[in-house]
Amino acid sequence: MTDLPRYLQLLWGREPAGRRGPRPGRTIHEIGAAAVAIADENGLEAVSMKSVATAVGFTTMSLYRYVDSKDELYAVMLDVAYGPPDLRFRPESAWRERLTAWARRITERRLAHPWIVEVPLAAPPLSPSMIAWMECGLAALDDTPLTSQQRLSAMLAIDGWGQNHVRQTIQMGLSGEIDPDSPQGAYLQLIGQLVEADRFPHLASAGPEALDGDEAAFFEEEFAYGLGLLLDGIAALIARQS
Amino acid sequence: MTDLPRYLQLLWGREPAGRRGPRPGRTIHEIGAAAVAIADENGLEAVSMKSVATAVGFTTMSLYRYVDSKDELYAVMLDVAYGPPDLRFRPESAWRERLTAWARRITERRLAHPWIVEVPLAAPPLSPSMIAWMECGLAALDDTPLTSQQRLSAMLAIDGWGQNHVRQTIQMGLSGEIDPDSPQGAYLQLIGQLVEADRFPHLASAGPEALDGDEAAFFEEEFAYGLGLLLDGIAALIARQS
DNA sequence: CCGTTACTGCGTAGAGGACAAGCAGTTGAG
DNA sequence: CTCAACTGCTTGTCCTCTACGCAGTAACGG
Repeated sequence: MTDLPRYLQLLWGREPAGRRGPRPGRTIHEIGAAAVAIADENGLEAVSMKSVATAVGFTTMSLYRYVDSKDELYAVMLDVAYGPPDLRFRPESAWRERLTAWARRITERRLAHPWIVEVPLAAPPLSPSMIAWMECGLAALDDTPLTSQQRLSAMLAIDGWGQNHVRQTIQMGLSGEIDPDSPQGAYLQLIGQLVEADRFPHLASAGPEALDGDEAAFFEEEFAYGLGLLLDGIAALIARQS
Repeated sequence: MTDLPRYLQLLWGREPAGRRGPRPGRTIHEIGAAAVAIADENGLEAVSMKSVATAVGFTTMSLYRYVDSKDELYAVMLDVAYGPPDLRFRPESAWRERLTAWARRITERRLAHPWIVEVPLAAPPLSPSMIAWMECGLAALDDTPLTSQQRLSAMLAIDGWGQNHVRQTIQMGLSGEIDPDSPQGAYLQLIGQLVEADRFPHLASAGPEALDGDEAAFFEEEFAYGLGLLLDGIAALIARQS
């Protein structure tokens, strides 16, 4: 019986009944929200113990009453930033429609807080919201003949791919936000400079083509395409299995 | 015409012909190799400017002659750790076989240096090895009727999923390496503690089942399963397109 | 052949980060 | 009431990345 780290007890509301000392001045959710606000405004690297503490009206060290390390603070931030899934599946809906809705919803959350995809994590988060999202994703596959483990893997595959898609798009400067310092397409320009057509024929032909369309639409197109790949794969598996 | 950052010039061997001062005492590859060795032995967090510098016989600040920031050092580390792809496709091989081989090979590299998947990167790396791996992955799709952009997306989807699979497996302590500090399955034990069957029925049934089999085989099974999903998706797309 | 010049690696030093440890005040339990 | 637990605060340590100025070296231009 491993006992839970403090921040998880707090997040799940599992506090022992008899409390002795003074009431805590803040909740972890307030702390998490403050950290999220800082990250939203000034980026993840602006989140330090000090900055978060002063934001909630604490000194640096007081934060450690709620969170044992910065990694745990990150976990709390993720829980607050994702929030609980607001998603109800109509009972007559099929798995493909459900899973699509789920993937889009969780991707919206990531795009709303782009730093999410660059949070360094030592372990998959066990916070309430994250667990709820997982549960929700599994529920989307309810009407399939897949085993529990197959459903889990399928969901994790979609989730992992989606997270990576958001990250890559942001990294290449193609996410909605325009950064005046690095002009859009600068990255692809660099590629063009390095990738001589004779040594890397495939990349050379794919590079410019990728930039052809509208950049705002780029994310959406690629998202739909990649998700389609995954879903078709799941469909093939289901067809083989039933 | 954006000009390249120094570390990229060095990695690609693009130095101006006429060099004035004394020859550099080390190459970036030596520096990268030293950093990789440190990360392999003591983890990524042990890689600091100081530790790498002393490893190659420099003082801390001398490293900045080769690399302008730590992020660039990370990029060099990735280039060295992945290395160039040692992969030749037989001309008669089909795309599915090729892509499978490619995915396995690049995953091997990641498992050989598990810290790879937790390197924080601001942009997709443009180093020679990385570019070569991309090119190689695209070449695997040579005999398909897909457009260049579709091939690129398909490859990135597989790559992104694979990277995430490695990361998640390591995070849950299920990668080959046994860490005596955190007993295997501790993570899943925690899940079991939090996920009450009534609130999260799907997760509750998937959790224990996932741990049933041999842990060493877990990675391989899941890898094959997820890769199969992606490949089936690509196959479906090809079938629809031809 | 000799200055000039670009380039090398080194030493100092500073700002900011995550925490460890000990302290005074507050609240509930016995 | 008394005690013990719990609060948030203060102080201080160690480590990180990196800006800046330095002395020596090797090639280039004359």
